[in-house]
Amino acid sequence: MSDRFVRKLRHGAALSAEDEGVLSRMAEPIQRVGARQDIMREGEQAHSLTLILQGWACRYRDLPDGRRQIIAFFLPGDLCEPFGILPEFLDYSLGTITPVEFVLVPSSTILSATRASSSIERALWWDLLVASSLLHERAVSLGRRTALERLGHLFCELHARLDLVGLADRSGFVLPVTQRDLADALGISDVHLNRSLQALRATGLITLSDRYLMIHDLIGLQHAALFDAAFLHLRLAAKD
Amino acid sequence: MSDRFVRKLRHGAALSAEDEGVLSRMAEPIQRVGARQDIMREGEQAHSLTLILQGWACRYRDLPDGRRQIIAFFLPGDLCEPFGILPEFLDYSLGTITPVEFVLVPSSTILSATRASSSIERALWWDLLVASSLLHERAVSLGRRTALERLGHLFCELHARLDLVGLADRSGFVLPVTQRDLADALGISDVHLNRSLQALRATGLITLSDRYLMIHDLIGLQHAALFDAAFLHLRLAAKD
DNA sequence: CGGCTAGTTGACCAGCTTCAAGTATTGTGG
DNA sequence: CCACAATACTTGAAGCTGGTCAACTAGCCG
Repeated sequence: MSDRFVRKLRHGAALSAEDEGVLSRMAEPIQRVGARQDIMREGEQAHSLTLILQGWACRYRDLPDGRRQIIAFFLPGDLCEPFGILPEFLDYSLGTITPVEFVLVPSSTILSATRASSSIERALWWDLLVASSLLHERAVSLGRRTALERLGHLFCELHARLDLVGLADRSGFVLPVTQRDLADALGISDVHLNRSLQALRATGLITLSDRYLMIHDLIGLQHAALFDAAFLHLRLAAKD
Repeated sequence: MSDRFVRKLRHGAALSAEDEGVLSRMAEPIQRVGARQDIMREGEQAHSLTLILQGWACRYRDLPDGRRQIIAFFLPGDLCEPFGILPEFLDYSLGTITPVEFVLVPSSTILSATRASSSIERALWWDLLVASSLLHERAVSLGRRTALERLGHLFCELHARLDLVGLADRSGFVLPVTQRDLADALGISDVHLNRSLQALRATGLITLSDRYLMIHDLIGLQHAALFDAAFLHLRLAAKD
């Protein structure tokens, strides 16, 4: 199962073999870029949607004095913009964390797919709904959760999202981001992130080493982080 | 010009008289609800989209221990959900701040409008793009801006959005929210919000009294708040 | 008039930031 | 394959931003 995008969209609507073929054919030509590169930069015009096939990326904003906020992490199978429209000028940058394989999908390709199949249309809307719920959750975290809760919540969120595309199992997942990335996503300093991470490790709920996050007690972690997976809007029982 | 919704959408696409007629006819039957009421509550199923015609509302989340985060303010002319899909279960509540006039628009009504006119479709996608950019901005504010910057930035944002629907002028706008609402939107305590507000007043950039925010120096305020209106994605010169 | 909500102020304290230094770990060119 | 540089992580100490608690004032509505 190499196509994470199709795999994810199955959670949003029942796709026919034909639908899946259409979606898979979007995934070319594959482009590759190294770690810590920008795919698109704030202020540029976007001509296509970016679909991540492999590796991790993020949407981020830099402030003039060096502060940085990571607005969203993008995982394999993620579409980085809403599928129905492209902004004239980007108001954020899209950068890679690991080496990334991606594909630039023209709006017209996506739109004709939605017109050809209402299942594809529903699946894409579901995907957009989840992306927007993710932003709501991030606002709640940044606004009202403590550093420790934010961290636990992010781990739960990433676990749930990676699970959707078969990149996580019960015991954990590969977490290729630096502590500075986590700090910039959670709106805290890297020093404090380090200490929060140690506090979370001290609870015994997780272990993080060699870029692998081991979750010893998923339910316990979700509870400690006030995590509720409802925002994933998983209605259908999807099979692998 | 009573229809704020149409007025706003003109900024997203050139609408024909017929398009505007279709959009206006969505705005019935009008429902009314008092201040400080919930239109929809977290966990409920939504059957229609909510379109605000008059008054202020907000999307918010309550945490189990009483903390509250306001995720977005909704102004006259705002559609409170993405137009293409309704979640099976809401992951947030929709509450009013002032008395509100709104209308519940069935998805099918919106979808048939988008199919009837590609201008309407483009305008709605533009609206969705702006809503999502607003969420990005909120994440940046909550994560990386100081209390004072957040406050100034929110004032600039509200000014720009109200201006789109003719509810603001150069000198200011009616701001019917309490200090507690502002605090819950900006992720700070109400006490600290009060002090930040006083600090902002002390700069001479604004005055806030009797629910009216007077902006004495819009450019100065935007500068102090690191505000850039790019996220409104105003491509077309729209006329009133 | 009385009770509620909104706003204001003071005092104290906690969470988090900043600065600084030191230790691992990773990557790179000779 | 080593030496060195750069990046990532860790720790300590000091200080600031913003939180909490509490009291008081002002306005509003029944």
